Order: sequence, then C-alpha cells, then structure tokens
Amino acid sequence: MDDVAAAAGVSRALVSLVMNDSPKVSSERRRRVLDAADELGYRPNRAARSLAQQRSRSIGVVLNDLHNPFFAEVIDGITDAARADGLHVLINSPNRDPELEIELVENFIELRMDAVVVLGARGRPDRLAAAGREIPLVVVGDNVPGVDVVMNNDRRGGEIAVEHFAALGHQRVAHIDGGAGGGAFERRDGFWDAAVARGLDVKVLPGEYTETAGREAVDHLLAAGPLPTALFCANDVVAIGALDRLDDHGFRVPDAVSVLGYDNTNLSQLRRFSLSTIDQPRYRMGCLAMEQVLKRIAGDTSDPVTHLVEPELVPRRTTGSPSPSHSNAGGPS
Amino acid sequence: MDDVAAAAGVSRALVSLVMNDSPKVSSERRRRVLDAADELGYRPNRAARSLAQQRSRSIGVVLNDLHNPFFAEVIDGITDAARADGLHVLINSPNRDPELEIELVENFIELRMDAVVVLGARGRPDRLAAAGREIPLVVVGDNVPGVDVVMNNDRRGGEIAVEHFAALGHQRVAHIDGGAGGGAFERRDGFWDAAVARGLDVKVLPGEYTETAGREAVDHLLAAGPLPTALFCANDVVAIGALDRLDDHGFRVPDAVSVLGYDNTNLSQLRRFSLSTIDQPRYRMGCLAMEQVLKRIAGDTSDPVTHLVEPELVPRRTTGSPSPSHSNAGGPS
DNA sequence: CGCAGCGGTTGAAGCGCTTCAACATCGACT
DNA sequence: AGTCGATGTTGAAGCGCTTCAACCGCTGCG
Repeated sequence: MDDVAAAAGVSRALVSLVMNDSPKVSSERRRRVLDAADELGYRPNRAARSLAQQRSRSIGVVLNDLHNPFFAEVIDGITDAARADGLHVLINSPNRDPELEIELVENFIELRMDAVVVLGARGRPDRLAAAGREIPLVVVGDNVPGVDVVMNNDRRGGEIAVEHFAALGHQRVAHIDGGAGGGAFERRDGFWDAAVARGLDVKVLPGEYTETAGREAVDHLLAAGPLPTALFCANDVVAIGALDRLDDHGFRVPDAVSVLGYDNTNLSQLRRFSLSTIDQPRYRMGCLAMEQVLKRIAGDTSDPVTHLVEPELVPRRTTGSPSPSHSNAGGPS
Repeated sequence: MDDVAAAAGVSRALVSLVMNDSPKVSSERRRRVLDAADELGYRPNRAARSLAQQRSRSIGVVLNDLHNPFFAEVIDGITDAARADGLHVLINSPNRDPELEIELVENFIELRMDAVVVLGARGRPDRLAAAGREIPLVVVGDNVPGVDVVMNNDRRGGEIAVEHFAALGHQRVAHIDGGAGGGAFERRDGFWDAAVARGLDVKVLPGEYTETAGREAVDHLLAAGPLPTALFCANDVVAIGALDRLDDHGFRVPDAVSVLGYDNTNLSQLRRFSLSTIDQPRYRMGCLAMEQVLKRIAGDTSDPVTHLVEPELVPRRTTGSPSPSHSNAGGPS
C-alpha cells in the first residue's frame, strides 16, 4: 500500500480512501491511485481490513448437506439478498456431522463474520443458541429454540394435501411418514388433523425420506386391505418409491390411486413422473433469513423470532379424482 | 487476549503460544491460560492471526453451480483431504456467472487464502490463468490452459461406451450429443472414433444436457429410419428423456434398444430407471485437486499439470444384448 | 565457583489496513 | 482584508495477533 501511495505520489491514507471509494477524493487523484495500484498489481488485504474495521462485510453459511439440492435455492436467496447489501457470502459444509457443525459455526465466529446462517441444523440446540449470543445467527429449516428461525409451515403443507385430496373427492387417504426427517412430524400431524376434521378415512404408515420407504409402505398398504385412493408422501423421493411399487402391481396413477409428493424437487419435474407435489418457497426462505440477519447486524436485539413461509400445491399428473369405475380393493382393475 | 493473559497471570505472548499449542509451555500454565480463556469467552481473531502469520490456513473453493450434485462429491474429497492437513475450506458460488466467478476468485485472493480451487470453470481462461500467477489455483472439471487441472477422461468414457455395446453384440449404435456442455466434445469424439475403429454403424445426434434434448433426439432417430440397437447419451438426464420417449413409443429397454447414460447421478440409481451409466470418480477428483494444491503451497513451482482420472462403467438394467427376435425397424414389436 | 545449557517466559516490533484529529488550500462572504 | 466553510490531504495511533531476540532462574558439570 505504501508502494502504491509512493507511485501515485500521495499518502497511504489517501490510498485507503480510494479503496473504500470515499466521496472525498478528487477524481484526478483517484485515477492516479487506481492506475498505480493496477501497475503494481496491488490487492487490498481483507484480513487487515477486517481487523482495522472491526467487521468483515461477509456472512458465513453453514450448509449441512451439500448433496441436498433443497438448500441450493435457499442459498441463491441468501446470496442475492446479501449481494444487494454489499455483503459477501462464505459457505462451509460439515457434511451432516453435528459436532463439526458447531465447530464450523465457531470458525466463522473466529473469522469475525458479521453473521452466520445455519442450513439444516443438526448440532446441539443449546450450543447453537450459545453461539447465537456471540454473533447474529439465524437457522433455516429447523426449529432451534433461542435463535432466529426461518421455516416452512410444514403443518400447513399437510393440510394443503388434505384440501387437495378432498377437493378431488377422495374419501380414503393415507400418509407415508418421513420418520425423524426435518419437518416430517409437522407434515404428518397437519395431514392427520385436517383429514380427521373432514371426516376422511385416514391412515399413517411409518417411513423415512427414502425411495425404499415408499416402496415398503405400499407393500404394507396392500397387505392391509383395500388401497386408499390417495397417498400423501413425506417427500418426493418417497413418492417416487411408492409410484414405482404401485406400477409393479399394475395400479394406474392417478386413476386407481393419486400420489402426492413434497418438496417439488427436480425429480418431480421429470416428464416420466410429473409428480404432483407441494413446493416450499426456498428462495424466499433465503431472502427472509438474510433480512433477519441484516436487522440483527443493524443492532436489533429483540427476542428471537420465527418466520414461517407458506408451502404451495404444485398439481401435476399424479393426482386426480378417484375414478368410480376403479375398485382397487382387490388389485388392479 | 490481554485480559486472558492478565486473568491467567502470564504475558500475552504466552497466551499466543498456548493458542497455537506450542510444545514449549508447561502444562500447568497451559491449563491456567485455557481456563482463563474459557472463563472470559475468549475467541482468537483469525483475521488478526492471518495478518500476523501471513497465511490463513484455509483454501477457497469457487463452486460454479450449487445445484449440480456432481460437485458435491468433489467437495467431499477436497474437504476430507484438506481437513487431514489442518486446512479449512471456504466455498462461494458465482452461480454460473463468468464475470462473478473471476470476482470471487479475486475475493479469495484478497482474503489471502492459501490456495483456490475452481469447480466447473466458466470464466475467461486468461483471467483465471492470471489469477493462477498470484495464488496456487487448480481447476476441476474443465481444461484451462496455464493452470493446474483435474479432469475426467471423457474421451475414454466414450470409448468405454463403445466397448460395452460391442461386448453386448451391438452393431448399430448412436450418440446423443451434449452440445457445449462440459466434456461433451470428448465423450462424443471418443465414442465416434472407437465405434468407427470397430467398424460399427454409428450415428451422432445434436443435443444438450437436458431431458428435452433426449426426447427430441429419439424423435429424430425414429424419423430417420430403423432405430439403432444401442444409444449412448451425453449424460443421465438426456438418457432419462430418451428412455421416456422410447417408452411412449412402446420400445422395450433393453430388449429393443439399450440406453447408456453418463455421470451416475442419483437419477440413474432410482429403481424405476436403473440406468446403466458411466461414473466419474468425483471424490477422487477432489482429493487429487487438494494434493496438487498442497504441492503448490509447499512451494512447487513447476509447470502446470493436468491430472486425468478414469471413468468407469456402471452396468444396470438399461443395457443388454440386442435381442434377435426384435426388429425395431418399423416400430415396436 | 563459574558457566553452559535448557525449559520457560517476556517485551517489543510488526503484519496491512482504517480512521481521526489536525492541517492545508482556496473561493466566497462580510 | 480577514474569516469561514468546504474540500482535500496528512501523520500517527491502533485493530489483535505472532514471533524473535533477549532474558530469567535453575540444574549439573568441570
């Protein structure tokens, strides 16, 4: 920096002002400084800058599962919102290791990020909350007491499924559960309660977020008697498994049975599946998380808040009215 | 840090030694310092540390497409290898914007990362090469002249496809091209050359890395006369599109026509598809990239090198011997 | 007794930047 | 002519850490 100042024939402080494009520099000197910097291949040192400025102008994102495309879109929202405020976004991934997750959050604190966003929190809630006391911290996709949270209204997602089925005229419905997966409880309870409230014949099968779980649940359903006419799956992958198994047994979808997924993943969009599903506004979740971060950075110290975003039905070709000509009680028609 | 030193009754320098767990500190004082740090909730400031140490002990990864699961596994390899050497990994994503990609590389330079890895380079090669002169820089998945590169041997991938088809006894084969997508040229040329060398009847259809391209290519193929008995698709998504369209027309796979994808994505693993495909050793690519980075960090200044990794056939249920009883010349049998 | 050697510790300089009080310059206004 | 404000510019202090030469107090040796 001294070299640049010397080359441009100004003081070091002036170079600094130029680098932070302060308005109080004559355009002629600014140009001279910029030229000199270019000439010398000078690059400001951000470590030194954040040390001096006491802030880094960047926020850290702890992305628990790089393989899960769900979060990619959330990050799009985060980065777009951050970029609009001149903040940089730095990501790291603990690869689903809860212990590592906390470490990486702490690493971001040591890096003096201005804030941290955790996507798909798996670490101990109390430790996350403790970190939240050291630095603005918002969690996306999971409910962690004591910190700011942005979540999908999964309970409402379950209700939407029931409403969709009811509108199509279904009476006997079932849900394949997502086990301990994120949001699975809420989806199940929302579905169950809404179905009961409408007087539908409802059934829940245990499962998890895998294709195999979907296949097995269909087998159980078949063993247990007449198939329900509509099947709400905990997520798209489960739905794919169920669809596959239904096809094995010769059931036509949606004539014999309607299938509804959750998440609107790229899978559901494949022509072959054209899976009706329920979308979570991921991009919006990212934006909301960033808005909350900005508030905290600006000095808002009010109690932690929870933002709920609303899921939305994406009807495709796997749901329809139950066909009266089909009796799926005893097998394929 | 002064506070910690005071609380522990030692000098600031000693605290620093403890924080870098130097061996020259008595275990009693070490404990006292650690306790005091804990007490005061002290966290070392890594910005200050990298300023003083002149290195950050972290490497930056520019991940061009967060939505592409391909890179997730590469990053697994990178992080595992980095962690083994006590390096942190920081990721950021330009979201396929070439201009932004360069900016983010430069941002990592300003952050004084020890090295940068670019996944799926889209930026101007000359600017990447220029950045490579300022900092150790390795590119994964694309060929950029003047920098270290780790790539899959896509040409060999095309050859493997031919070998597979030939071993199954196919005579008339075709390829749906990936257009300008990464590695598409090489896959196509490898396939073509190997097929010609074996005297096969070979045909190439233009395409791109989309489902629609797969569907359309099948339509073209049908319009052009008798279907080849084996179809090598530029990647899995294209193959899914092709499969779907073949199914629409009533062709049985693999009896009437074999279909081979590329990438071994999660799609190909779905039971419904069980798509035969060609796998790229992604994790290994990450490790290799990291090894190269470590060499450069250690001071290796030899000419840029290119590491080629070998693809591998993953046979599933969409490829088989052409069935002599099937004549697919005039439509489904 | 003196000194080398050693584990352990200290003070101070410096990493590259920001920032602030203070200063210089100059045109405009009383 | 003198003063004031606006506009630019400067030097120096300080951000939180590392590191190195120097130092301290001790043991063990000749």
